[in-house]
Amino acid sequence: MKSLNDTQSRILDVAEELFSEQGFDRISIRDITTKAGVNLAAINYHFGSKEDLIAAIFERRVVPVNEARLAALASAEAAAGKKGPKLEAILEAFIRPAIHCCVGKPEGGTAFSKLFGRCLSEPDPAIEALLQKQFEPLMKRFDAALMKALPHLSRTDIFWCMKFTFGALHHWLLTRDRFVPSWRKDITVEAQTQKLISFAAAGCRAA
Amino acid sequence: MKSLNDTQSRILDVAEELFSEQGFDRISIRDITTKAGVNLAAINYHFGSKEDLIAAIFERRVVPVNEARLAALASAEAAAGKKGPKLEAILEAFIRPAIHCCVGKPEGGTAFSKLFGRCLSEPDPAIEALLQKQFEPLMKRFDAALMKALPHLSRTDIFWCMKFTFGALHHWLLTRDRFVPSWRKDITVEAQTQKLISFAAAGCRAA
DNA sequence: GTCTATAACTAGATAGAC
DNA sequence: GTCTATCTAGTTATAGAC
Repeated sequence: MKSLNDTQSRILDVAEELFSEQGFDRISIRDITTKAGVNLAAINYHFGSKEDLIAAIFERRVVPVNEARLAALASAEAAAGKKGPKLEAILEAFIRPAIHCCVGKPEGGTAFSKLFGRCLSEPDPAIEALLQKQFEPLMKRFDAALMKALPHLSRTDIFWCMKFTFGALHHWLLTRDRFVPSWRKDITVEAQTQKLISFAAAGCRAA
Repeated sequence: MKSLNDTQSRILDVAEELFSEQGFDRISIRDITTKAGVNLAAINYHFGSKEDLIAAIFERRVVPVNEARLAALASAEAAAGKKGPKLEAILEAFIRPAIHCCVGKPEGGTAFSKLFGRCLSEPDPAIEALLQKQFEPLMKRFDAALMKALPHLSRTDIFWCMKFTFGALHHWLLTRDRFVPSWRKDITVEAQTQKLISFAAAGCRAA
């Protein structure tokens, strides 16, 4: 995705919303082009196919989130000096940008958490490749930071801790608005973020 | 699902496998009936529709897992006496049956972890209702046990801890065979199970 | 670049014979 | 209960006019 014209970003916005609400298979390119007010042929013209459109939606959100994660980690490292940032700061650099993307929403993004969850369980090889490309270098970078903060842990331990943390984060994003009894909504997103960070930090330390 | 005849369970087995590998939308009822060696009309005859088939697959796995969870919790409570089981035992009762279903596999079940992940991110109302029905009473039961083991925590805290734990468990099951560099495969399922239990226990205690 | 029209196809579902 | 044949509706994708 280079620069997007108006038609392209309108398609992406509408498709993200509809896919999030109803799933990939229940939404046709007709649904998307109709709601976006563009021509039926526009998706194939601009993106190639429905699957390529899904990949484009995914990439549009994930790339900036992962850039923000790396930037947050870098600035935490700059602030902490030679001995490296502490565990909570590293986890926060990982967790907060994703939450900000999915919840903070100045313009959309809420829908994306469901869509991301679906991409994780989607066996489409193109999505799989995209995930690999976007997350492998990121994970390497965070693993390295964590090894410094938790020198008593092995690489394997750190790997699994990150997997568990990632899972907790994304399941929360995925089900934030579902399976939550009303009496438990009495807690802000920020408080939930803090809870997740301390949950993950304690879990990592226990390994 | 009452009792299943041979055709019905053959359909369920094949459908579970194919849906797990390729997703709901890429697999047609033709694919399933062909591979199962049954007639094209059999799915509609026995299950009603493709969506009902998905629900039946889901139910066939989830019901026994959740029964096993309740049984494990009950026996942990019986063993622990009046003061109730400790945190790790409760979490183990929750975690181990799911892992056993998805990994232990005497006859299938491996495929199910991907399928379950997809059901969680699937916005189909029938699946949503099924999840609600299967998990709401289960969660109530585990919440009660956890409140006894962690009396300093509020109901809200316990709720979020369980959400994080659930997420870590299911993300692990979902990506167990993906995004794992070969050098990190040097750890048994049992060891990973233990790691997850201690990760979650430490996280809960930190809340 | 954008649209209309349609090609080429596949899907889930079912009626009715066996 | 099981099968064949077929219906209807929906899909993605594209050729060609504007």
